Amino acid sequence: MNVAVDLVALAVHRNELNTLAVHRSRHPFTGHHALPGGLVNDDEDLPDAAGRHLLEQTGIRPADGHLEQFGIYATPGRDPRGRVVSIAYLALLPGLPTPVADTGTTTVDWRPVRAARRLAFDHDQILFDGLEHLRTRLEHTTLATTLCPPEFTISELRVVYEAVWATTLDPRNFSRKALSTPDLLRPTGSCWIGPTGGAPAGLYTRGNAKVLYPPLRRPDGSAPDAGAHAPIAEESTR
Amino acid sequence: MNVAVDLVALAVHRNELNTLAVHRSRHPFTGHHALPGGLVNDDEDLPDAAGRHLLEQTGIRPADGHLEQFGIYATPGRDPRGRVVSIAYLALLPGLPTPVADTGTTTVDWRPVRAARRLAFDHDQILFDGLEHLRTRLEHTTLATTLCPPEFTISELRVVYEAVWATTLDPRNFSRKALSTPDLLRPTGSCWIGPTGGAPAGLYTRGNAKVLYPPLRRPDGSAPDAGAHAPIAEESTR
DNA sequence: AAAATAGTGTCTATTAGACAGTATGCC
DNA sequence: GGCATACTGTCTAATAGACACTATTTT
Repeated sequence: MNVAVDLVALAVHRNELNTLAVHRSRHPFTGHHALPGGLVNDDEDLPDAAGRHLLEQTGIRPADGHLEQFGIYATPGRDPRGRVVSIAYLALLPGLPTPVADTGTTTVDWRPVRAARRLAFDHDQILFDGLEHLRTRLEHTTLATTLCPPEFTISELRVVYEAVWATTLDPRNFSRKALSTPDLLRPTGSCWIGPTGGAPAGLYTRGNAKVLYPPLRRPDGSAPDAGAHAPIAEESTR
Repeated sequence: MNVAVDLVALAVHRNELNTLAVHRSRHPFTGHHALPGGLVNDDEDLPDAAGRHLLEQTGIRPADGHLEQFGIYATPGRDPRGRVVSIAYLALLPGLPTPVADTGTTTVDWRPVRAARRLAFDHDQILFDGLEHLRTRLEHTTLATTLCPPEFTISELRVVYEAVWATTLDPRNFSRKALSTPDLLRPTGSCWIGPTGGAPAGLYTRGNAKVLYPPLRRPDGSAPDAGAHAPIAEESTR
């Protein structure tokens, strides 16, 4: 049985969440876009395989970002070439998308997740699930900082939340929450002044905190749903 | 590459959480205990494979319970016979453990999770992760009801929480929380009187609610940890 | 009566969320 | 001055957790 990894690679750029998609030049789904990914080697661990395919296909090395497994896709028939069990990874990349290196064989580019539609295979579903996973993780963890550059302001962190949750947050309450979480932010001492004026904003680096406790809830709009569970049933393998 | 499923099958019995373990009669790890599970057929979906192995090895049909995928174990070398990617499932079974059918080839029995140690392969880790997954899920979902019989009292539901979290909860506050969650419980009208006296307790069946919102937090003791994440790193594939 | 259990009522500390207000920068 | 941004302070409603209290059963 073939085992593959697929990557939902995300970065926030100009207040918007973007994802990496490769343009397929081969059968099947020629001409469609797809998530980066590919088969796992016999002696290769899964995170290594995910990092390797990301590097090979996009020139991005995940070392600065965060790689996290979030789902499995194994329905027989999901790949017309044969049975493939695919392990889905979320790759969170800091700040501006690293310029994509065109490695010759594949063309890859960043596109707003809102505009990512009709991907090959079941990748629409994988992207959707990955986003939903991220949305929930942002409530309980400090993962949002991995979508920020090494030094960032509280506003930048807030923009990450707003982009992922597709909502707006009160800047004042968000400031307080960020500053009151122990070891979430470490002040660098320097400041940054935006192009549109306003008071200088403190610059911070990531602290060691991994967990947000109490969590930061997303506003009512986006549904805090735990996924349906049928009596017999399963999930995240649709 | 071989793809397998492994099951952390759980039930609450006499205020204690129990898990299913099969006694291995073959190489490798002969004589050790292991989690139920086995290879996935070429044309078989993962939840089907999980249900099939549970039925074959324990005689328990998961139809009355709940099956949910929670992790992947794929480190090269985790099985001495060759590369195996294992998908881990949680099986939550209602009420008293169904008597285990000895199917001849394997011996299987229930044992308290506290006493489950030194399992074959990396099954200690899988069991640990599965329990941790369940503990977190109980905070945010109504899954605890799937560990109760079809009709149950609020006390029985509380005992499930106490067994999984290895803690004690205030019965009065728990009652209020359970009763105030919309469509968590449906009164059957009948009552049940325990062997040790006390007022009659209402009997309920599961409602349609899947999500606990706001969540039911576990007391400070058990760590609400989101799992470490290294800069490069990964998780749930250790 | 004593002990155990079920469930309600009440109080307090904490938190989320709304928003006024102040300070600092650009145009 | 006018406007945008950063951040602090304050108020209110909701919630978690502690625990008194009543009711109902067995022993």
